[in-house]
Amino acid sequence: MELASKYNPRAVEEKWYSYWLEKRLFHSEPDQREPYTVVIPPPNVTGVLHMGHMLNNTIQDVLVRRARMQGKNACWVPGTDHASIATEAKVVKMLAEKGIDKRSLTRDEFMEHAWQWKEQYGGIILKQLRRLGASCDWERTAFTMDPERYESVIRVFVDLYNKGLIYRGVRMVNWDPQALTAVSDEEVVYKESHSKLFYLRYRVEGEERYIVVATTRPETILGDTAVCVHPDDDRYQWLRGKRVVVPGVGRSVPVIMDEYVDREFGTGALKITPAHDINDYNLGLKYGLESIDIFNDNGTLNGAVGQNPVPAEKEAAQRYAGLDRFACRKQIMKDLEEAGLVEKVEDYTNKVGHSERTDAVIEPKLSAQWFVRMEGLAKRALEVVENDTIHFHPAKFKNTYRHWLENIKDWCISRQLWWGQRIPAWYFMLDGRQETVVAASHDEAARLAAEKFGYTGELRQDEDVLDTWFSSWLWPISLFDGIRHPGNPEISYYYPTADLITAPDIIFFWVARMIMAGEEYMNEVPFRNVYFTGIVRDKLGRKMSKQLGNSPDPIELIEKYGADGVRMGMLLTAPAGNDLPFDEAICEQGRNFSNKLWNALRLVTGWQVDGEAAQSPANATAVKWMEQRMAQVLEEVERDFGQYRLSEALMASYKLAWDDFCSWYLEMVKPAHGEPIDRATYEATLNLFTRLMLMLHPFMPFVTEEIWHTLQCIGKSEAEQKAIMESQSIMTQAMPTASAYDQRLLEEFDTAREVIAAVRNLRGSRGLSPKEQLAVSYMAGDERFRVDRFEGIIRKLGNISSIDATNEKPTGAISFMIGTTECFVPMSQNVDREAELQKLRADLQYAEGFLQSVMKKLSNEKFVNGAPAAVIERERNKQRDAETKIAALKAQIEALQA
RNA sequence: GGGAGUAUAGCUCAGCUGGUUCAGAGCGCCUGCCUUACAAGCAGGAGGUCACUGGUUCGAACCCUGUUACUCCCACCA
Repeated sequence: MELASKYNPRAVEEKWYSYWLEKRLFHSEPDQREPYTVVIPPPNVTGVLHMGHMLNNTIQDVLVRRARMQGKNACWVPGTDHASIATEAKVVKMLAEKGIDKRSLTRDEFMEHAWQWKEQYGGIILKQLRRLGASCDWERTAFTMDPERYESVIRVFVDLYNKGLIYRGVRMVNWDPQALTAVSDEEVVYKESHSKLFYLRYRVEGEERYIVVATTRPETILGDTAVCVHPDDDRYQWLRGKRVVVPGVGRSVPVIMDEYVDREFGTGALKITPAHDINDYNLGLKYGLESIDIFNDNGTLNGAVGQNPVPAEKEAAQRYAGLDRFACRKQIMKDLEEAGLVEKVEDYTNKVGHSERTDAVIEPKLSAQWFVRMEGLAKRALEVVENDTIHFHPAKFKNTYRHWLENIKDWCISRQLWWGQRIPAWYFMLDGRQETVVAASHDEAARLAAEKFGYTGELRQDEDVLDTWFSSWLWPISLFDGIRHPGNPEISYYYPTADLITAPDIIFFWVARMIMAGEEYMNEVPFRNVYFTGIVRDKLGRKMSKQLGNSPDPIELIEKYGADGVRMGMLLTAPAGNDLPFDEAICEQGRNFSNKLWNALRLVTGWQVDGEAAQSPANATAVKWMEQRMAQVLEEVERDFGQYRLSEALMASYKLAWDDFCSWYLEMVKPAHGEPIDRATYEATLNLFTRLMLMLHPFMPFVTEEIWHTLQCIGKSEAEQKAIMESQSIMTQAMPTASAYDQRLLEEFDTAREVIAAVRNLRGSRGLSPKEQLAVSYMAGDERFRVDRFEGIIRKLGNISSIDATNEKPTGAISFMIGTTECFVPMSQNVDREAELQKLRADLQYAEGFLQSVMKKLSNEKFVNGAPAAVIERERNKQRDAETKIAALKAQIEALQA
């Protein structure tokens, strides 16, 4: 079989992914084995794969594939999130493009469009994940709004309501005027913005004096119902008990005094708009101020002026009715300036809250919403992280987590949308009062109303849906139907899951709340470990975003470098919790590595085998050494995985494959051109290569499967090959495990390697051809210089005719030091004496300096008395070695000078 | 305003309990090589006052003070 000299990922990847699917190798059912469960952080159903997903899912796949090969029953459950705000916004936009206004549709009609949209575009992202090689159990693909999950969410709502953990209340909430819904505190993103600070003049009623108030939002003066100053502020004592007139509006409002005011800010006077600022709202409550809501839900002005309007005021407010809040701001400032009521305008930088999903500027708004009481839930969720029942990687996120949970506020879970789980609360009027019943279905609600209130009339269901996170917090439970059927075989087997891989920005949204739900509904944590990935940035350190256009298309990357190449690129730059500056060039390294492995395969498959030939001692040593080296790296890799240091595990495996196996081992055993290889070495090589593929498989699933299969087929009959192709996969092989290794052999190899490198270096610096054979001798007598076992290998790789011990230095030879042993290469041509002397003198100077620093330590009485014996012994060894080396160098210099 | 983190080679990062893994790795760079697996390659090489400062110690990249610079999170300063 002839193999191309370049590895072609495309054909291979497609072939093996279908093969895995067809053999159902990703599928899991509960059995006797130890479970290893991972639930995917469900991407937005209408989302498209971006680099963050690539990183996140590569890591999950590495862990899942490794666990599977370790004999665990690995189950990676995929799915998507209905993402209510984002998806509804997309559907509304799509409808608008078709000329359909959402408001012209009934709820049912809208939902039909939304489901259609979901069917059409939903799950693209899951298809894309297959290109990456993700070994998810696709048969378990779930959706946060499919019937099982929907019902689970409703049940949990009813249950928490009955436990008194859910309540409805009128609160100041974060209003998204674009999505027309309330959002939770966590969904508000504060962005620095350059705005203006406007200084407005409020006339004191009945006087011609003015008080100046600074504000960033002049349009809200329409809702002003007081002005507030600090009670101890000397500048404003004269205002006590007075009233002032809101500029432009003409409304008379009281001056109140409260310590809340920061005297240093602006003029030390604050205007109070209870309907549109959370602090003002609190002050309004405290002083019984009127609250005037001046905005419509979509952020336009409503023309309201509060109670007892005077005609002039009414007119003033009506002038702005229907204007957008920002247009209104401009207009009001223009009007006030014309009226001479603006003192000054300053540039000002502040943080403005934006909606996470729509990016609209958030408007604080008073409205009736549903909340979850967090106090008790938070306490338990904090405990399990504090006592390390759940481990965070890296651990620093414990601090962030603790801080949030210790300062937690109730969770606003109602959203004024249609796309989502509709809140199962029903209202009805009884004796002029609104009553509420909460139940999983209309029938149940009717029964409750009759039972509790004796009411049998019409019920009206709450129009709102639940926050998306109110369904995703159940994900690890609801995926196994543990809410509807507690204790079922699936939930009992797969829960708790093993590892959660997610980005740190959803630690509050999702991680913390899953822990709460786990504690509340399973009485058990939802996962043992949380691995926080970094955020993928571009190579300039900027976040990837559509606007900047700095986000590469993952699928294009895969086409260019192969899935294995891209996976490796992601992993190499991604230590846990560190942001990774992504540079496409790093995928090239991954692609090159695939190619390197591929070419090693080409080499090995090209070998002729001589079944009769005996294994040379050199080959025997080579095999022995590679075995030891592999055992050593396996130990390292296991340690790295234990600490979730995936980059390091990959790098160690990479070096084992490239440096140790390809550059050293294969070169050691490679037969001369046209010569066959002995069977023992050949089989050992195939075996080592196979194990290497197993080690690399979790990182690079495709190329390793391809190579593994080829290796399996070598020397087999056609029928056997067919059987292998049809029934086997690297995926289900056992991962090699660490074992004891011969440290001494590894050290001897290091010496051999140094000798070979020194000879190669010598050739390079003296312009000697690699083809010219050289003889090497070395000073006998140093215990640590052992080259017997590697002699044949040294000769082969260094193109050396002989390597012998000697008791006196040969004349006319160049020498070099390996440790403290002097080695010689006799030169046929004349040696450049000056150049050699210069080199030797430089070495001597360095050695003497080194000795001096060692002596300084050893002559320090405090050191000799204070340091542990082992450390002192080490220093004495250094001293001896340095002295030997200096003596040798001096002798060499002398010999040259003679 | 509060809290957390980071600073080591041109870049990205290791460096665990202070001492032979002590100044490392990968990439990049430089110099030779198309040597019959691979130029997506081979061989060799150069690169660092461990941010700065003071201290503890026989001994500091590592522990402590302070300074500087970045990053992230939280918070109602209009």
